Amino acid sequence: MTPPDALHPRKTPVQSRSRASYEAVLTAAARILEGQGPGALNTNDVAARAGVSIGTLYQYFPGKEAIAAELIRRIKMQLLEDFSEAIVVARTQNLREAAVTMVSASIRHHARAPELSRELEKIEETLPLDAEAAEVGGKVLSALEGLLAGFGIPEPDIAARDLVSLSKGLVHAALFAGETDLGAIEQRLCRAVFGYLRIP
Amino acid sequence: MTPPDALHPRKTPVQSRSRASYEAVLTAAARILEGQGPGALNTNDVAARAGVSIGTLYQYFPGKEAIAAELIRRIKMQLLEDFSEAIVVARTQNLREAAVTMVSASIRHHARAPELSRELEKIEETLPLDAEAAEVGGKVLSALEGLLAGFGIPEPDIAARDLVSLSKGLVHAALFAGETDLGAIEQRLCRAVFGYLRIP
DNA sequence: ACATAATGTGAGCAATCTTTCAGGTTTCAT
DNA sequence: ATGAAACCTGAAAGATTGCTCACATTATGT
Repeated sequence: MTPPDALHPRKTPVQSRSRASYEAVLTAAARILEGQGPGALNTNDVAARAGVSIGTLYQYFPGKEAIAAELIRRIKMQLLEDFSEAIVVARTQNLREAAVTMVSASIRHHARAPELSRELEKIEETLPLDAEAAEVGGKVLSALEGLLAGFGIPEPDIAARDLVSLSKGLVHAALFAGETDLGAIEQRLCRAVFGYLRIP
Repeated sequence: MTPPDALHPRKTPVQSRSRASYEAVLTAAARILEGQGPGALNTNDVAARAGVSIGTLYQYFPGKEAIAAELIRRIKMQLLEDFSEAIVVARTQNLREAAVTMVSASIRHHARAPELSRELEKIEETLPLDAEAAEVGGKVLSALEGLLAGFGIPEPDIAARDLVSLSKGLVHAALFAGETDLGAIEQRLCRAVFGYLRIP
């Protein structure tokens, strides 16, 4: 049905001129997603906003899904980096401190590009990103699971999923409502996380 | 730009035959949303699945957005009813009991049609539903806010939003992961809510 | 300087989707 | 039974979007 490479760039730019076109396409797509959601994403618009001809776009991407998929790949990588770093720190701490470390990392990550990541999550459910992206997402979850297991938390896999989804829900809503004080959000989220983990 | 009635039914069916067509259109749209997301929603498909000609569809709805909007209106009404009922009960209880009551109601509501409500939420962000739907959503939040204020919770407006969004995140993820034991989800969610509200 | 590879262009065809409309059928009220 | 109103139909015009291709321009290495 859908050849698997429909979600991958056709070729990688080698000269700096084409690298610029390539990036322009990606950032144009990101802007459209932020501003109007996945329904408004079409190749003509992306090319126009990128200041690139439609032919150039298709030289590097087989379609709009591939553009979205590439954005997803990039943001997932960033997430993995952010979280891996935090987990290294958290391993040297007690449970309460570790929870704060992870919550803080989570909030900082969400605050980077809240609109965009939200729209990309919507798309992700629609796209068959099995191979790589699901693996990256899985890595984040299982790293967190390992951390929780080390603290003797029961059902660490479920706990990891609960904590991630709960945080995502709260933080997205807070940012969407216009809050800018990340510290305040962190404090409230910590209360919920402490409760979930039975930390007094 | 977008005339406000682009989100409203053109006319209400009066005979039973047309009421059936009308409902068939709505449920066909719901099935498509559940199965393939908002991107796959188009008037031809909806009419075909509803077993109705495209002309009939346009007799009652000015476009697909109006169909989605009507579905959103209906689910919001249901939410308001479910929550209002729960809040009446919660007002007679202590804070801990009240929290359980509300969590339980929230989970039952989400479990009704998790796929559909999730997709409708995606659409809602895109549509200018200001007038009514936003008001219904607001009613739910401010009712909860009143309940929390009665228990002396500080910043009850923010707490209401936090609790709703946090619950939504956790419950949706749990259901999406295939969990079916609502009691287990409730227990875990209660821990987080208790922590947030500082209930020991 | 020249050959070759990389990159860029946009008109335009095809596929999909939206929406209307002229004309038919069914139901209702009297 | 009959006229009016409600309802249904689907062809087809028009709009949007996806995507290719033949050709033009620019960079790279020797």
